[in-house]
Parts: sequence; structure tokens; C-alpha cells
Amino acid sequence: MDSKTAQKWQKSWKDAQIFVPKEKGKKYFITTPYPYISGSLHIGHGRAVTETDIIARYKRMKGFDVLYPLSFHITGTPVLGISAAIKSGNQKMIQLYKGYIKTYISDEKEVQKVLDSFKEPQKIVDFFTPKMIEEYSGLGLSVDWSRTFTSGDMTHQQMVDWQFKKYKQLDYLKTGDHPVLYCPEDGNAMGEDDIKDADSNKVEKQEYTLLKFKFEDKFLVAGTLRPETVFGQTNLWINPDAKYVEVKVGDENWILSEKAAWKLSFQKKQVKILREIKDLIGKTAIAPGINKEIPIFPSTFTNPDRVTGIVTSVPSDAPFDYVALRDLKENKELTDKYGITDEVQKIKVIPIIKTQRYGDSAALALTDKHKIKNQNDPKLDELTKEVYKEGYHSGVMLENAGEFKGLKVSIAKEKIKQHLTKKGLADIFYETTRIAYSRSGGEVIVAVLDNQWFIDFNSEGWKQKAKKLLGGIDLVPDSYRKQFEETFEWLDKRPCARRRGLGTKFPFDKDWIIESLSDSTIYMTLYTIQDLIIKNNLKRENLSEDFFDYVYLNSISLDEASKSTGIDKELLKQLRQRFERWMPNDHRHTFSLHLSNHLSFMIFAHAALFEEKYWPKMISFHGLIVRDGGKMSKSKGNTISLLDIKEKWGADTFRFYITQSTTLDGTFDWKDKEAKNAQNTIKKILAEGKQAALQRKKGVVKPLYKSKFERIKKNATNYLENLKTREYNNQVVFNTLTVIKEAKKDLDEKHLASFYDYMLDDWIKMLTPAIPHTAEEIWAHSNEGLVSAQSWPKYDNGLIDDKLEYMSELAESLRLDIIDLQKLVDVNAKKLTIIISEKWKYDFLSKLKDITSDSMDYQYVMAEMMKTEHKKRGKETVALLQYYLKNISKIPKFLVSQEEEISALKENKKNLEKEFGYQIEIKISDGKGKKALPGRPGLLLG
RNA sequence: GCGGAGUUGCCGGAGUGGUCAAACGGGACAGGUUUAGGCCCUGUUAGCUUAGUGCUUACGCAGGUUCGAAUCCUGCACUUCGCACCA
Repeated sequence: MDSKTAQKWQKSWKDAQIFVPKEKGKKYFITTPYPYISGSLHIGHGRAVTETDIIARYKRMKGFDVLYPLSFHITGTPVLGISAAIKSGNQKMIQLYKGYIKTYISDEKEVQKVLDSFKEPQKIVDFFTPKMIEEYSGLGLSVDWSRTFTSGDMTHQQMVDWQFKKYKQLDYLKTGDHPVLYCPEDGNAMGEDDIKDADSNKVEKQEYTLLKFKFEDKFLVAGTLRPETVFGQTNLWINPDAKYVEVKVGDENWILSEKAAWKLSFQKKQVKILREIKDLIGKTAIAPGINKEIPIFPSTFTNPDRVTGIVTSVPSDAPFDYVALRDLKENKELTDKYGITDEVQKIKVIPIIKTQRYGDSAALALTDKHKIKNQNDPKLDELTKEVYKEGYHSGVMLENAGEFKGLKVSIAKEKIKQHLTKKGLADIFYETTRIAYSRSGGEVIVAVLDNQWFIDFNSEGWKQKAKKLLGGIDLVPDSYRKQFEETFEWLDKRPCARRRGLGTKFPFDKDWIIESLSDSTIYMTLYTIQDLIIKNNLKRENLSEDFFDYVYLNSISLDEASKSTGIDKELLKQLRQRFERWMPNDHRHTFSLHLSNHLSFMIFAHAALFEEKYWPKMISFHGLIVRDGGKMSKSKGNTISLLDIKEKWGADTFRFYITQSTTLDGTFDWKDKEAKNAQNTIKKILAEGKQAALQRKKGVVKPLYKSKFERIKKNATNYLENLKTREYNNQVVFNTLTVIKEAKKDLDEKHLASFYDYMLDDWIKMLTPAIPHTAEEIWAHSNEGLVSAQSWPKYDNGLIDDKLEYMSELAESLRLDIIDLQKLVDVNAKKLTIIISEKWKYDFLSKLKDITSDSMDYQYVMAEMMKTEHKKRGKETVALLQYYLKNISKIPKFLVSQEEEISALKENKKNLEKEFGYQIEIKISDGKGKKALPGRPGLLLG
């Protein structure tokens, strides 16, 4: 089907307004997350909306008044980033976006004009929004576009503003300090996209414990990841070539590397560099935790650019320390230079942690084992990790840990940290996991932002409410529930405002923008009223806190609301009714990756703000889209845009391919070759449908085919009810095509025509949710109007005849038996004798079925069987019994009597004679010769 | 590291105690149709065996429960996803 035909139908749907809700009758409100605007759309964007559309169309045909809306997300930094890059003359970005614009506009001058306008971020949104609606529409979506908005629209902003005011009233918002990746040169917090190579080599924040060593009237500060090792400290390390400074931090004076002081100034208030400090080596400081004087030694492995540039030495559990100390003991020249030779020689390793694998001095055990030569050995890094890992998992604190002895390392770590902090001997310092630079080249460090706003999911009572909501929600598939529960446990404080980006201003501090996941948790409510807001031209000042209090919560009176918002009472009432009509969201279809953020936040938001009856009812999940087994990405150039779908493949090919090739939540792997097959299948459906439409004629329909088709209807309905779109597709496409094929082979022209007449309309209707364009095309051949506006067919359970279908299966298996036999035998035979089983075996099987329905136990079945008259045929009975019990699958599903079997065979005789060219004789077995069983006649060829 | 999901035939992927050598689709092979190709039709696609409808081996690996396990239990191995300011 070409894109023109598809567009013709899309226009017909639009003109007929069939996807605009009627606002009456039983409702179904279905949503899928709004996509982010960033250029043109590809099939990854197409999956969710297509699957949602199938359900929406089905529900509509089932008689629901369906609301299926869609909007666009623009909040956050990406659009801003695109705009900034274009502004700054980034050629890569300019070319990329020129390319996008060119897909819609051909005139070179116009393209440039549009591109120039992108220097203003909002213009990007304005340009792409209608294009995206067009691209989505090309898939044949049954969306009501009259309620569309973007997350930057005034209505959305007012709603989010209201939401955060409610959070504040509920005391769910907190402020506090928060560490972020930060680039002082750029003056910005850094996301993954802002840091060089961060997508391939992640940068994370790491929390170090700062240990404070009393030194004169100051503190030397050393950072460590292992505060529990304080009991094994023997000395301090500093780098003799590095510059150390004294800084004033609050009321205290600290000594640390110059670089560290600079970093610290982004993490603590009032950090002031006072002076350089020299000649530390050989002096002593008092180690925290053990309150012992320890000496300061030189080391080259201490990097002044990492953490504080001062390291405390724990040779028992730090391979670096152990090796450095060993090296130092052997380097008398050096120690003499600093006059610390005696001190160095005196140092002894102090065991503090016992591990399963490496005893009580893990660092020693490992460095000896791996024969580490000196402190520059590259293996040391690996060993450090190993000691850390083993210590953390199996380590236990020894005697000298005082009150912490006997504790597991994993527990002692936290306790000791707290203990030292409380005594003023420890603090916190954040460092990045690796040295990193922003895209513009500035160094990335960790800064602690104060006055950061958080949503506190651990606020009193909130989690319980959210859990209650979760408990009442249908998840499809339900296996995601556990992951939700885990996520809920782990959710804590989430920073909800950022310094930059598009979006809604934070109501309590207008310098901040509400973060882009926090601002899209209740926007589906807006779909219930957005069209009315537009139609009535409501302004920002109308959509005040009171507006939403009334429309969403009904928590203030109509009079009050009307007075304060300046909105007519009738309209306000209507808005409230709209909200009441459409809420709750009956079904939300989303990407499974959204579970731990968007979906969880959505649940919390609904639990916080709305009455229970407005809580969402169902969430279903879809999976990833990949191509030829690999991820699609713009940089790889392997994306398929929705425009490609429209032009090259056809909307229905995509719709069909995506539904039939994977389950709802499975990964969908696009392969051109398979897409081609899907395209052929669509063609075939079209051809078969056309033929049926042309040949259909009222008449008598063979019950077998009625039964088969009614079964397809039943299955298709049940599958769709359970969101099994793939299985539904199997039924209405492949199974139906198979039945048509069988009918064509089996029926004469007249009967075929009446079968076509019987099934065609219902078949097209069932195809509609999956492949609506194709369905309309076939429908038009023999019907008026639009099939998209038809009702879903009802099935007649009474016409489904298991036995009838079973007998037709028997006929088929007989056919296959004959084929098998032909392969084994001389083909010259002219005659085929079909031998029907002896009568008593039918009775035997009937008894056997009865008995085995109680128990399959051999002894039991045998004993029971021997109670019947079959006892007299002892030997044969036992043999048969053994056969059937061993091959339970051979017990027929249905018992057909001997007479029925004969008459069915007689009916089938002609067809068989025609197909194989034998003369066929039907005989009843005399008990000799060829074995025959009920439903499985013996064959004699020749 | 913590937590989730998974491992089925040539491939994608159904299947959750007997009707399973395993749906459905695809691929490959053989035959028919066709001027040829495509479409279409028929058959084969774990091994062995057979005037037949039988046997053996198989659903990540190793054990266990059961008259009976792809399906339930235990352990192991591997794969994959998420872990917060990122949409």
C-alpha cells in the first residue's frame, strides 16, 4: 500500500472525527509517555504509540468512548543544548539540524532561515511540534490531537506550579546540600552529556572520609575510602614535590594540597587559603581513632591532584602503603636525607582485619604472592581492589579495633565513620571517580550545592500510600511488580530543581527550574481539560492554584473558585466534570526502562495528590527497539525514521511487523529482510481480502469452517483483552489465512463464496486495530463507511465444535500417514485399504479415559480395567493398556464412535482418491493383520 | 557491590506438571506450478529404525521431587537491565 492510499484513509478518519471522544458512555482513558522533541522521529518512538493505538482502537470498537491523547516533552537541557550548539557555530549540530529541516523544506534559503531561528530554543519546539504530529499521524494513530500541549506550555507550567505548591503544603519538599558533578570553568553542573567521553567511560561522585590529624594547632587531612582501617595506621604519606597549603575552613585550619584546597572551596562554605606549608616530612601528627602520634613520610605515589594529596598509611590492608614502606626501608639514601631513617625502620605492620582468604594482613599476603617489586608496579591497583573487596565481604575487625572488634567490615565502616565524625575527627570530601573534563575543556570536580530542593519520598506516610496505589494497579506483565517494590524501598530524596534548562520555574525560588522528570508525573490529567482551556482562551492568571484546587481536587467551593480565577461558573463546572469523567488513567503503556524513575514518580505523585478513585489503573510495558541486533543511534546512522516507514515500508507493515514479531515487553529487532516479509504478508491479506469481497455470496456455510472462524474470533478477543498483541495477530492474520487456504482447497465455489460472506466483515474488523489502512481498503470493496468506526465482532461459542475440528484433524493425519507410507512402499500400488479398528477398542478407550481421569498410576489403571468386561481379552487389553499409558499423547482427545469414524472416512474418501489416485476400500478390522486403533486406522497398500 | 529479568530447535520466539520432538513466524533443503524469477502449493528440517503410527537423545549445567518435568525445588554457570538529577 502506498503512502497516498494511507493518507487518504487518515484524512477520512480525521474528517469523520471518529477519534475525538464523544464525552458520553463508558470511557477508556489510555496514555503513553510524551516523547521528547529533539529532531525527527524514528521507529523507537513509533513502538509505544503504535501499540497503544492498537489497544485504543480495539477498545473503541468494543464500544468504549476512548481518549487517546499525545503531547510533547521539551523540559530540561537537550533543546537548550541544541540551540546553544547552533548558536556557537557547532558544524556537526548545524549539519544535523539542516538535514532535519530539509526533510520538510526544500528551499535552501528557507532552510537557513529556520536554522537561524533555532538560536532561540522555543523556535525549535515550535518548528518540530507540528512536524512530529504529522509524522505520528502517518502511522495511522487514532489520537485526538485537539488536546495536545508541550511541557513548556503555559497550562502545563501552571499545573506543575500547582503540583509543587501542594507538595510544599504536604511538607514533601526539603532543602539541603547536594553534591553534583560541576565544572568551575563553565560555572555549571554537569550531566553525562556535558562531560567528555562520559557515555563510554562513566564519571561518578565518590564520597571519601576525611581523617583529621592534629598537627600543632591545625589538622592535616587525609582522604580514605576505608575509615575502618584507622586502627592500622603507621604513618602519613605526602608527596615531596607537591605544594601544600593551610586553609581556614570554618573555625579550623586544615593542611592539604593546593589543588585539594581549591576543590574544597566548592564543597565547603568559607574556605580561605592562608599560606603554603613546607617541611612536613619527618614531623608527626596525631592519628584519629587511635590517638597516636605517627610520622610523616615522603612518597611519590601520593598524587596531589587526587583527594587531599595526603594519604594515611595502613600497610596491613593497603598494598600501596605496604610496598611504599618496604621501598622506603631499603632506600637509606632518601631516609637519611630527611633524617627519618630510624623512624622508618621502626615501623611495623599492624594487623587489624581478618579475612577468609588472606589472613590478618591482606596487603602483605597479596603483594608477596604476586611478587610486587616496587610501588610503580601496575598490578598494585588491581590488588588494592581485591583487598578492598575481600575485606568488605569477609573481613572481621580484630582485637585492636576496640569497641568495634568482631564487627564485620561492612558494618564497622559506617560505625567508625560516624564515631569519628561525632568526635570532630572526620569529615566528608567528594571526588570524581576519574579525572574528567567538560566538553569545553574545563576540569570536572564535585561541588556541593546548598539550597538544593528535594522531593523527599521518605516523607511521613507517603511511601505507604504509594505502595497502596501500586497494590491496586494492574501491571502487564506482573513480573515487574517486584522491581517496583524494590525501587520504592530505595527511593529517598530526589533533587527536583536545576539551575538551567527549559521548563517550569520552581515556585519557591525562581532561580531554579523544576527538573524534567519531576515535572512530568501528573500531566495526563491535563488531557482531560486541555481542549477546553484552549477553546475558552483561558490565560495564565486564570489557571491559578485555586483553579486546580477546584478542578482537580474539588477542595474549594465553586463560588470561591470562580471569584478567584475569574472563570465563569458554568465553565468551571464543566472542567471539573471533564476531570471526573476521564480520571483515572485506565491504562498507561510505557517503556520498561521508565520503571525506576518516571513510573515510580508518577505513582508517588498520584498517591500524594489525588483521591484513590483517580489513581491509575493499569501500566503495561514495552521493550526496546534494536536493529540487526544492535542499538540504533544517530551516530551509527542505522536509525529508521518514521518518514522512511511512511514512504518505504508503509504504516501497516510497521504496525504488523512490530506486533507479530515480538511480545509486548520483548525487544524488537528490526531486520529489513523480515520487514520485507511483513510487507508481503500485508499484500497477501489485501489480495485474499479483495478476492473474498468480490466472490462473497450468501449461502450455507459448512459448520467446520464456522467453528474454525468463531474460534479465531474468540481467541483474538481474549488475547487482545490480555494485551497479547502478538498472539492476537497470529490469530487474525496467520491462522485466518490458513483457514482460508484450507477452505479454498476443500470447498466448492459456492460453499467458498458463502464462507467468504460469512467471515469477511468480521475478519476485516478484527484486522483493523493492527492494520487499519489495509482493513479500510478491503472494507471498501464490499461495504460502506469506515471499518474503523465499526463494532468489534462478537463470537458465537455455540458454533465452536471441538469434535468436528478434531475429526478434520483425523482426516489430515490419515492423509499424512498415507504420504509416509508411500515413501516406504513401492509406488506401483493401485489400491488402498483403510482398516477401521475393532468395535471393542472404542469401548476400551472410553473406559480408559474414565479411569485415567482419576489416576494415571499403572497399578490402579490396570486393576480398574480388569474389573470391566475387557478382562476376558486379557492379553490384548494389557498390551493396549501398556501402549496407551506409555504414550499418553496417543489417547484421543475426543472419542469418536466407530460409526462416526466410518462415515467421516466415507466423506473423505473422494478427496483422498483424487489426491493419491488409489482406489480406496474401507474395512473393519477382523483382529488379524494390520493394527488399527480408534482414530488411527490401519493402512494396507497394494 | 545491590536489586530486577532471563537462558527452549538453524534463527526470532510460544509453551509453566501429562494432549510436547515442542505453537506461530522466518531461514534452509527437496518437489510441484511457471518461458524464467517472484508469488503460490506440497513435503523435509535431533538421530536411528520401520508396511508404517516404534526407540533413543533433547528445552543453560548438575542434582532432587513425581507414576510422569521444558514446566516444580536446590545449587552452579552465563546473559541482560536499572542504581537518581539523565531525558
